[in-house]
Amino acid sequence: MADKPLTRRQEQALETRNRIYNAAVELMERKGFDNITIAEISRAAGVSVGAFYHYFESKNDILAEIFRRADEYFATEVAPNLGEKPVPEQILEYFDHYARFNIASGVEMIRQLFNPKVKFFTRQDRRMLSLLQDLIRKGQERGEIRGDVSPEEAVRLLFIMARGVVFDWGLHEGSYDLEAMMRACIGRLVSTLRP
Amino acid sequence: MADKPLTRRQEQALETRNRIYNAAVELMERKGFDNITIAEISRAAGVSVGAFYHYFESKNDILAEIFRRADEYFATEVAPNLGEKPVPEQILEYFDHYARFNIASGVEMIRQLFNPKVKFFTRQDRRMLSLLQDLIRKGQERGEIRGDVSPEEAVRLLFIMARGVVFDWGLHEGSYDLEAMMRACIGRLVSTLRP
DNA sequence: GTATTTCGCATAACGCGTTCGGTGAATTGA
DNA sequence: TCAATTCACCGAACGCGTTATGCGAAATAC
Repeated sequence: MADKPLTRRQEQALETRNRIYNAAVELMERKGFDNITIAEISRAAGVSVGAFYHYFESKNDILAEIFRRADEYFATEVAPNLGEKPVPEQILEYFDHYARFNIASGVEMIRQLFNPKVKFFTRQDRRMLSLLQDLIRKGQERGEIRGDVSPEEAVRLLFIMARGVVFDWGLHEGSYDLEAMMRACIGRLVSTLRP
Repeated sequence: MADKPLTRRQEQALETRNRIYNAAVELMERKGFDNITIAEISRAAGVSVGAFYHYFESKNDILAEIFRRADEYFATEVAPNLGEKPVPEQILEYFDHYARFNIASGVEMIRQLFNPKVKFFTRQDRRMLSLLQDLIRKGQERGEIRGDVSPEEAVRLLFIMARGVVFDWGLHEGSYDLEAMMRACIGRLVSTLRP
């Protein structure tokens, strides 16, 4: 990924794109995703509707962008700081972060995400998945995780559960402690992965 | 619920409602929920768009209606036939039905459902939930299920997992065996509920 | 039997996400 | 340096879900 020098035009374009993104996020946090329009976002960013669609595929694509940026954070910040506790503990901690990230995003946003048309969940998780997968493999080598389930399967299982929890939390409009519920559910599942 | 005698007008109305519903379901199965319009449904049923909205709150309400009818079936057909196996087995069987019901509905439909704006999941499950709850209570009395988790909690946990599985299945466009996955996931969870 | 109310249904219009054809300025190539 | 091309951006139009308004016939009240 060589950073080619940007032409003036490209710089300008990038700035416009960011203006749109920022306007969208700000409006969204204030009024909720459903209650803002493309026209409104565009107006706030000082561009036309056409410009919005020049930079984003759809309204949902704003959500996707948020996720893309958040995934970056997850990979660079969370991953390196898991420490050297026993792997089952690390898995729990991993999902603590997952829960916190969802809380930070806000229920409003999470509710939008749980629409399978928005296929972040298969894409978005890529790096998170491989991170967790490595963790499990390590646990197996150390004898802290049973060897009779493949790391792929285990990851699959854990994420199915995690998304189930988040979805439920969204259903209940964020009215309970997501972290606690996540810990209880994942904890129970992890216990079946112990030797 | 006394069945009052219907006036001619009410009979006619009920028939119109059913015509709309049937037209919607048929079109849906042929072309998919997203690819049909209210106008199309109305035309097929031989009524106006206004008539559609007279009988259904929204396009999504058609999905809700399907669920309402299916729930009826679940309560009357599935529940009485669980037999007298050990409760952990019965729980597994219960979710076999759950999986099959989702398969029968079709991925297309399931994908629509996983939008928290459509809050069937908290309503729809009511009777299914209490059924399962009773099952678990019975299991506890018999000593087949641990007593250190309340029936409510257990049900909650099981459904979070089950919906997680179904959502995942929808994400992957129904490309794997839902029943098998359901069994694997629920089975693992149930194992933590055994004494 | 007549007046009043209900309600089944139609039609037009609106809002919003999305699409599409166009324009002019920046960039590229000769 | 000047023609050719790209592309950032515009704004009108379209499709579809949904709503607002109205009408006429059936039901009800007197």
